[in-house]
Amino acid sequence: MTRRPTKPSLQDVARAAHVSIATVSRVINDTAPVHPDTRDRVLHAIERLHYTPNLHARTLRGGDSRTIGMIVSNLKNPFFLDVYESLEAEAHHLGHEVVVTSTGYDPDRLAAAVRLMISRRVSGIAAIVSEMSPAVLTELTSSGIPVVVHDADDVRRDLMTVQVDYGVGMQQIVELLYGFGHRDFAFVGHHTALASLSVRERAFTDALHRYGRDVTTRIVTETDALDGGRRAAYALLEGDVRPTAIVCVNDFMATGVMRGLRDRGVRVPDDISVTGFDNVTLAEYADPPLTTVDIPRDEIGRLAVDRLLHRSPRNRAEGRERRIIPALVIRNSTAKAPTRR
Amino acid sequence: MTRRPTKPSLQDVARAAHVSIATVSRVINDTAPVHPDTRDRVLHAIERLHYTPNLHARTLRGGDSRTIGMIVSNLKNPFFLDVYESLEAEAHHLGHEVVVTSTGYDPDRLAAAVRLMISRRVSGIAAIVSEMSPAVLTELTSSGIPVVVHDADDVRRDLMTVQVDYGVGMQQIVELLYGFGHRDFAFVGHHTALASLSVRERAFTDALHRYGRDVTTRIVTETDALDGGRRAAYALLEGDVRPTAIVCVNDFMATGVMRGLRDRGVRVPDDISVTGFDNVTLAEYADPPLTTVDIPRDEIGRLAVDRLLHRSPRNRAEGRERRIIPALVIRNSTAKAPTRR
DNA sequence: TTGAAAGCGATACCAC
DNA sequence: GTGGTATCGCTTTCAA
Repeated sequence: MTRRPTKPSLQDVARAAHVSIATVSRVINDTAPVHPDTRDRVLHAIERLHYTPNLHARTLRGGDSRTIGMIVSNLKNPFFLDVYESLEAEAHHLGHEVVVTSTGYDPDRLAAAVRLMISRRVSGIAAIVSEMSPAVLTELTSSGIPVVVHDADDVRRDLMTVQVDYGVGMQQIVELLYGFGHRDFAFVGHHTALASLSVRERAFTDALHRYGRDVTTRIVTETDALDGGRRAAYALLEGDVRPTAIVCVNDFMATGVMRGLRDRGVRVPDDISVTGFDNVTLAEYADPPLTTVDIPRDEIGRLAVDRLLHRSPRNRAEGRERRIIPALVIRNSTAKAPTRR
Repeated sequence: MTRRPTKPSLQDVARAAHVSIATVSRVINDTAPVHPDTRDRVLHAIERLHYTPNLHARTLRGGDSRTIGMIVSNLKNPFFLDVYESLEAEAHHLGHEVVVTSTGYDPDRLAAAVRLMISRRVSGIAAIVSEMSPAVLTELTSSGIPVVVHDADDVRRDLMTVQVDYGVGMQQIVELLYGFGHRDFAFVGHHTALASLSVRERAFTDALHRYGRDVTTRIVTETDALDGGRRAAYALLEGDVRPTAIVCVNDFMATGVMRGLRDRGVRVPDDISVTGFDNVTLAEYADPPLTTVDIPRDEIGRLAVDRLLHRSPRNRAEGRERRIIPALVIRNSTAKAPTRR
């Protein structure tokens, strides 16, 4: 009774209820009037047989899987998880399912993920990744499936995007730090298999260059993880010029950085100021609470789904690109620079 | 050129390569010898048309989706994410994909997730949830799909499980704390929509009852999140009997608890000791680093997949249940109890 | 080595 | 209101 080799199909239900499969289908989808008695018989048969519709058959027939594929770089980073949750909520709201995949910043895994999504005939693909390569981008756009990207280096004309103005965010951070008297900076970024600079890193260097030549910068890249941040901190403390301000690519790594500094007896923010990016919940729970830039993750997820499913920007002028302006959140991980030795 | 209404099928490729669809299928799956020239023509056609196989058709035909469905309670809790990653790694290793869903401890969402997995005709379901209800359990087992559960309250005979001996883990924590002189305990658990006690909570009370009547306990439940832990801490500090030791259901909430205590000027571990459970990375990065019990998440994921896919315990005696013994990890969030007032 | 055709499960159109 | 059937894209005999 427990082990049935194959699951019951419409055919089985039809036989059990002494009706045609067409009628069963009508009952299930409520797509046409069915006699109450017939309807009851069918419902009972469904119950009795534990019938569950085969989604593959349905999709094959209908052509639409009512599923959205989401590809992110690193699910362990709370940022992506938050975007995922908002995206899923919005998708469910519109009667769609979501399938996620994490690539670990690996372009090969990204390519595989894209192909899998296409094979699944998803109704749309949201690529929230930073390791996007031109080749994969081409594969995506030529798939005929609606695609929306976030964080992509190479933003092309034929692409829908949900972009965050990282320039403004970094600008605010640098201003705050510079205003506090910091002149020796460091940036902690994360590895990407691609040679190109990450969007956030470029935003940082651009912002810094806007200030005079009296600043120093050092850039360290590590894995996007707590221990990556910790190692980055170790590395920075070993350099000749010790930074007084460490700007991190995101809150996740910043949390690791602060731990690394604590390990070495460095006080935050008294000795060194640290900033994050994203304003994930973790940032508030770090010790000290992290100064960061708030990125509205829920808006990213929501907008992505809307672009994918509606495809009908009510406002033509709004276009295919949607830009989000982030806001600075000042907490206790930043302070005036210690007097220079 | 970008918008093609329907994706190319085997039929299209066949036409383009001037062969039959059977031949194309053979080329794709390397299932029978094909003349090199023919093979080349087909390959070129595939390339030219951007052909991507339709997974739904394939599954419909073959009956097996080569996908494992994983259902967890709360993806935001790093514990589940770690299990997911190990499960996915093992599944990929065996040529399967993984689809996850998070239920947020909601039995309704669990039921919906189960039905969706069944509709997807997954090759196996791993239910790493604590809100399992008898009804859903029945739906699962009668689906004919291999199922493995973890953390289930109601463990039934006809179920494969990957169980962790939470009793031993909690026992070790209580021993440590009691040995430190703590007599006033508190337990911070998380909400579950079901009335039944969670496995970990019961393990805690059992362990505590093994000691004399000279202990007090108080139990608080909150949402499984950082801010849930924080609120729990607030609540505990407002009680008549202030605990000197707070045992948390997991590291995630413990991290929030410590933040809550800090907010109120309570020092950990000098004033109050705090313990977690799981030994997720976050526990080590908390301040102070958290005393906890190590649960081998990667083993849980790996074992789950093995049970699901192999279904052939090489050792019959090993049976359908696999028990994991956890180990205590002592860090700095625990210390001797302050002298009693 | 290749092709024709059956059939997986569901939907929808066309008769009755 | 109900039944018959073509069809979606693919794998797999069975013939040639």
